[in-house]
Amino acid sequence: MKRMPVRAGRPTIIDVATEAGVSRQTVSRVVTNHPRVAPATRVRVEKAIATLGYRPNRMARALVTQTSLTFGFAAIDMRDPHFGDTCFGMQVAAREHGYYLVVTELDFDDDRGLGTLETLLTLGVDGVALFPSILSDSDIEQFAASCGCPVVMIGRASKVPNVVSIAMDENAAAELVVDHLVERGKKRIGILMNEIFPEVVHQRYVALREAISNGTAVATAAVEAGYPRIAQGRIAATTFLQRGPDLDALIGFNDTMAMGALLACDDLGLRVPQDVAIVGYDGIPFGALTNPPLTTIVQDSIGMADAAFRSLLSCLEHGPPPEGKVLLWEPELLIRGSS
Amino acid sequence: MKRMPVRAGRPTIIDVATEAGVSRQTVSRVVTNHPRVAPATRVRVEKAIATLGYRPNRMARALVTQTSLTFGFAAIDMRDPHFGDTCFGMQVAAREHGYYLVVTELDFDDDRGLGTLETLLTLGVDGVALFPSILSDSDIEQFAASCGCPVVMIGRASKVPNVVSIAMDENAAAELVVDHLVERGKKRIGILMNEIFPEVVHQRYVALREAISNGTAVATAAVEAGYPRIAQGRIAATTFLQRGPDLDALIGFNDTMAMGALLACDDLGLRVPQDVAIVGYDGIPFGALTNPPLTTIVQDSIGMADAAFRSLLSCLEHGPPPEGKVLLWEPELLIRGSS
DNA sequence: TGATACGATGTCAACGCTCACACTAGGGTG
DNA sequence: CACCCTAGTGTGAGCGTTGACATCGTATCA
Repeated sequence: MKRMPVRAGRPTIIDVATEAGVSRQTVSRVVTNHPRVAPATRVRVEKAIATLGYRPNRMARALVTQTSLTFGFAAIDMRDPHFGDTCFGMQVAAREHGYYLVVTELDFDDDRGLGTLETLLTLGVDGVALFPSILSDSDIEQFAASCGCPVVMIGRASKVPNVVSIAMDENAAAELVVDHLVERGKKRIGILMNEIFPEVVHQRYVALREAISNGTAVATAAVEAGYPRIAQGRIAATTFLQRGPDLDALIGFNDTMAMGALLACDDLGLRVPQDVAIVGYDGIPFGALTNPPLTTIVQDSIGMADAAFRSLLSCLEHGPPPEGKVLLWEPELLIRGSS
Repeated sequence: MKRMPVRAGRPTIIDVATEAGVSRQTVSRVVTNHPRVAPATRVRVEKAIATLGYRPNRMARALVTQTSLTFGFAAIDMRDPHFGDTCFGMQVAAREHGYYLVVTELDFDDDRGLGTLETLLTLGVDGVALFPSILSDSDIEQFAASCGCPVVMIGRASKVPNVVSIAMDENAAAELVVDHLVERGKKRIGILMNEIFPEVVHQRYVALREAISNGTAVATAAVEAGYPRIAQGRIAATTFLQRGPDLDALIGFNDTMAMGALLACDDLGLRVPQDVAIVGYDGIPFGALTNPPLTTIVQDSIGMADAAFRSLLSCLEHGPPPEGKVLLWEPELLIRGSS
C-alpha cells in the first residue's frame, strides 16, 4: 500500500536557518523565546519564519524534550453529554495552556480499555485523564504505575496511589435525592443502574441504599448490559416497572437512563411524577426539555474538567500524590417536573 | 518551571534488543511484522517485548516514516450532539484502522480557527476532518493547499480543490421540510438561523427560501450571534416571534436551536404545533424526548463520519481529488409531534 | 567444489528538533 | 595591557525509530 508523502514540503528549522543566515540553534532560540538572542537577529529569523510559513514540528521537539504538550482523554462514550461536556471543559483549559487533547473512546473488547490506554501512551501524551467506567481501582493503580505519566480519574472517589481522583460526593448526592423523594411522599424507590460500571455504580448504589435505609422506602436495582443510552434505559425501566414491586420512584444512574425511564413510563401509561417520580444524575442541558423536565443531580462537568486539567499540570510540576488524592465536589439537586 | 521527567523509564527498542540479544533493527522488524525474521528470533524478541512491557514510540516512528497514524478532528463545539456523534463515528472508524484522533474545538478568536488548525498540523496529523463552520471555502482551499495533508470538510457541499466535502443535500432537505409544513397548512414560515455560519447557513438558507418560494408561505430570517445552543435559540426565537409577522412555523438551523424555540413558545404561551410548528435539523436523539417531540431532518452523522474517515484514508493512498469532490447524503424527514 | 542466490541479521544515517557545551567578540576591571 | 566576564552564536550529540545498504552464513546449482 503506497502512500503519498505526508506533510510534504513543510519547511524545517534548517530551511529557516538558511533563509535567515543563522544556525538552527538560533532559530530554535527564537522559537522558544530564549532571551539570549540579539534583537536584530530575532527580527531576521522571525521574518524568515513568516516568509516560509514555518511551524516547529512538535513530535521532533517532544522526542528531545520528553514533553509533547498533549494530554490523553478517555471515556466510554463521548456521545453522552456528560462526557462530552467534560471533554469540552478540558479542551478549553488545554487550549489556554497550549495543550492539545488526544481523545479516545474506551473499547470494552480491548482488555476493558486498558489496551486502548496503552496505545494512547505510545503517542507520547504527557498525562491521561479518564473516566474509569469499567476499570477497577487496581486496574487504574497498575496503569498509573506503569504508564510513566500523571493519571487523573474522573467520576469515582478512590484513593489510588499516584492518581488524582475527581468525583462528586455520592453520599451527599444520595441524601439529596432520597430526602427529596421521601418529601414527595414516595415510598418504594427503584434504582435504575447498569452493571457494566461496577465501581462507579457501586459507590452510587451503596450511597443510595444507605440513604434510603434511613427512611421508609424500599430499594431495588435493575441492571442491563450495554452502555446506558436512552434506549437501554427505556428497556431496563420497562422490565423493571413491569415486574417491580409497585415502584413509585425511579432513580437513574444518569440522565440518559432516566430519560429512557421517562419513555418507559409513557409506554406503560404511568404518569410522571404522580405515579412514578423520576430523578437522574449529571444535569445535562437536555434534561430541561423532556416531558416532564427531569429532576437531576447536577454535576459541574466543566469545573471538574478544569480541575482535572490543572491536576495533571500540577502532577507534572510537583509529581503525583504518592498516596493518591481525592477532590470531592458538592452535588446540587435541580428539582424539575419529573419528581 | 521544572518538570518531572515524563514517560520516565519506558523501555526503548534498544532495551528490547539488548534483552533479546539482537540488534534494534531486528526488533523493529518484529514489531512491524517484517517477513524476513527467523521464527526462533521472532519468538525471542516477542518474549523480550512482553517481559519489558515495550511499546514502540509512535512519535519517533512518525518522524522517520512521516506518518503518525493520527487524524485531526475539528469542530466548533463538541457539546452539540451532532458534532459529538460525528466525532464518535470517526473514533470508531479510526480505532478499526489503528488510528487515533486529535480532537480540537475551533476557536473563533484565533483567526476564525485557522490558527488552531495550523497548530494541529504541528502535531503531525496525517489528515484533518473538520466542520468548516465560520471558515469560507477559500479559507479551506488555502488551508488545504498549505497543510500538506488531506482535508475533509463535513457539513457543506462545496467543490474545493483537493478537498473532499461531505454534506447533506440541502435542497432535498429544504423541500422535505417545506412540503411537510405546507401540507400541515402552515403559511408563514420563519427560519431561525445563526449568522456566524455564513456559508453553511447560506446553503441551508438559500435552499429553504427557494423551497418556500414554490409554495404560498412567507419566509423570514432571524439571526443571533454566538454558537447556537439551546439558550441562544430560545432568545432568538423569542425575539423573532414577538416582532415577527404572525409566524405559524419555525425552522431551526439545528435541533438545538429548535429546542430553544420550543422553550420560547412555552414562554410565550404558544401551542406547538397548533400555533407554531417547529422543525429542526440533525436528528439528535434528545429530540425524541422534548415536549412535544421534535420533527427533524435526520442526518446520518455516523455514516458521514465513517465516510470522512474513509475519504482521508483514500486521499492518503491515491492523493486528494484535484478539483475537489462532493459526497452528498440524502436527508430524511422524521415527523414527530412538533409539526 | 566453486559460484550463486537468498534468507537472516547488523550498521549507518537520517527524521526535526533541543541540550550541553564550545567558541567568538567586545567591554569592563585591576 | 593582560585578565575575566558576558552576550551572542555555532557545533556535536542524541531523543527512538526506520529505510537503505552491507554483511554473513548456509543451501542450491552446475
